[in-house]
Amino acid sequence: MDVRALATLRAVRTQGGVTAAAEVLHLTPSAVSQQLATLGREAGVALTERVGRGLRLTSAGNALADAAGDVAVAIERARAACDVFLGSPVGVVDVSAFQSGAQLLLPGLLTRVARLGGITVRCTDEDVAQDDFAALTDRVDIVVAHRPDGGAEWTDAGRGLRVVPLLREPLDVAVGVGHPLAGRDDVRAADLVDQDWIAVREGFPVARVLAAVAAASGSTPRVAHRINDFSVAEALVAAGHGISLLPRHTAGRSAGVRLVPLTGVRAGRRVDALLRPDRAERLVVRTVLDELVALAGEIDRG
Amino acid sequence: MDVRALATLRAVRTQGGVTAAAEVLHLTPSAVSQQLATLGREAGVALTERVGRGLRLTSAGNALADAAGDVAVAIERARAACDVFLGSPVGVVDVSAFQSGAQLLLPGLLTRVARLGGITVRCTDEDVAQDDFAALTDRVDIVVAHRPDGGAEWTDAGRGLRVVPLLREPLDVAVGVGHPLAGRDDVRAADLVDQDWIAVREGFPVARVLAAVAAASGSTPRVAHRINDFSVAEALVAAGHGISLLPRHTAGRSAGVRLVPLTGVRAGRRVDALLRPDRAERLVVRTVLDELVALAGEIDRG
DNA sequence: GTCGTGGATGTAGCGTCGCTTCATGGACGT
DNA sequence: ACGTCCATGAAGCGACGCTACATCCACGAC
Repeated sequence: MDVRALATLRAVRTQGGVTAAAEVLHLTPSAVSQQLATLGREAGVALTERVGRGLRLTSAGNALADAAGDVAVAIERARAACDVFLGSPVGVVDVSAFQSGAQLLLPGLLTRVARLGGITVRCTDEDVAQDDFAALTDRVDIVVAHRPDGGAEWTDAGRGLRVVPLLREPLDVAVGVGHPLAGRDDVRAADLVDQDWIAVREGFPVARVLAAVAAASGSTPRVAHRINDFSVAEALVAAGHGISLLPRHTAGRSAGVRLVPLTGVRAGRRVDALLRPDRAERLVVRTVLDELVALAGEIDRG
Repeated sequence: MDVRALATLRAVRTQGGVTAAAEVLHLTPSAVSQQLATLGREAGVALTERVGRGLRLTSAGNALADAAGDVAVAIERARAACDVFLGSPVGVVDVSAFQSGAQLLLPGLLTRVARLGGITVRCTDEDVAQDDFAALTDRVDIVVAHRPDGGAEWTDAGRGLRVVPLLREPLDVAVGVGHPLAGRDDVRAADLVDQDWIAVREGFPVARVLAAVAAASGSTPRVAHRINDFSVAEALVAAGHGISLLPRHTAGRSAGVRLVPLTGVRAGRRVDALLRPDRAERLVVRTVLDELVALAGEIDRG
């Protein structure tokens, strides 16, 4: 029962295939395949079964992968047990965030962590669909993700995902300064029919919020553009090419845009930190996470 | 954080040294030493410190060894997770027992387990002092041990020892058929002053029971011989060389001996099964243990 | 139908890592 | 002071797991 092989099995499940697993493990598909073979030989039962040109875990494979999660946690706990004797935690933590979250949180996080000394934070910005956030936890330690407030939870492919709430951000209606609604203190769903919308791509986190807002006024939104990057969307709004739903703390920095609060409908997004349970045991990771939570709390309050 | 190195660290703690650990792990002391060195390098802190010509774990080493126990458990759980898909458990289980316990339990255990099919039980008889029973759990899967009833618990050197009670056996006074007490239905402590005793060696499980019995009559026992093997002791009793305290179910088989119950003092021994927690996760081990418990229950009742 | 692609799996070969063997150096007891 | 016990270092060897390459199968395109 090699621990590395157990980790490989988990990766095959979460990534959905040998090649993808090999990717996150920095191995060749052949190595992954060989590890699965030897593991299955040891176990005495088939752990995987072919389906089409890919494969999936058998029930035995799933059971073993579940147990493998606990093994990984136990090992990281062991490492952490040493680290407490090592003074303040030291090391490198990989953080991934979607663009607007990165813009909102990463600068502050880096300065906060820099004050502690000895911890290196490596940032990546990732733009993925709602269902793909969890898979990122195989690549980095902390994933900053967002989802519609009140919407679906995170899809966790048997990973025991740790979800740490960071903040809730209202979604305001962004209009150009020349727009008829620009002077309003607030707007209702009914005020928003017959507008050109700048929305995000289908399947991406706040896509469904717009549909919900429109549904409140009994209409379907007219989508002129699909732009995932909020700052690009904001530029389009400023230029008068449509209106958009933008997060309050992140958007509204450019002069040509007004953010008008939306009343009568609950529109917002939740920003969460996602971690794989074994990674969550690492002391450096916990430290960085604590800073992230504290920072988000400050933003959330004021 | 190699799992084998973690297991080695645990063995060094429980066995109290590099050489002894190497023994139970079937390695050379050099290999153990090298594993500790690399583990300490990874951990970044010293895990061991020299004391005299041996060594002991530092506090960091102890913390890591504790965590290593959980790692071992998690891994065995993973193995067990596969075994449930494998039909009835198969494999080999090593059992160790002290002589009289072995005589009482092992024959029945072997026939019971043989009925299940596919499980090989390897038996060993071990005669060790009270404090050394726990250390045997590094060598075999199940240790059948005994201790004075009401006496000290098992000394567990940070091993998280699993203790499974098997049975309680009263200690009777064994006398030769020609002895004045042979006709009695029971005896009291006061009847036993000024007798030649056949006791067990100092530090061995039921040694203190005799002292307790004597104390009840306000005297100190006169020990003529120190014999650890109860059947040898019984032969001496039969030949009239003294009297002894012998377990009721185990002794009294030879014609020249009478077992007379002792009243007014609570004299007995408890027989327990001792397991290392990781070993206790193995499905075969659990199966054999269940049979052992059932068998002991039968003996205890009738 | 054929062809091309994507993905999993075998085989050969090589590097690396951990073991054993042997030698060294302290610490304790006689 | 010597011998013994125990942990540790250096050299060498074997084994294991990886990469690279080839093969095979399933699916989709034309």
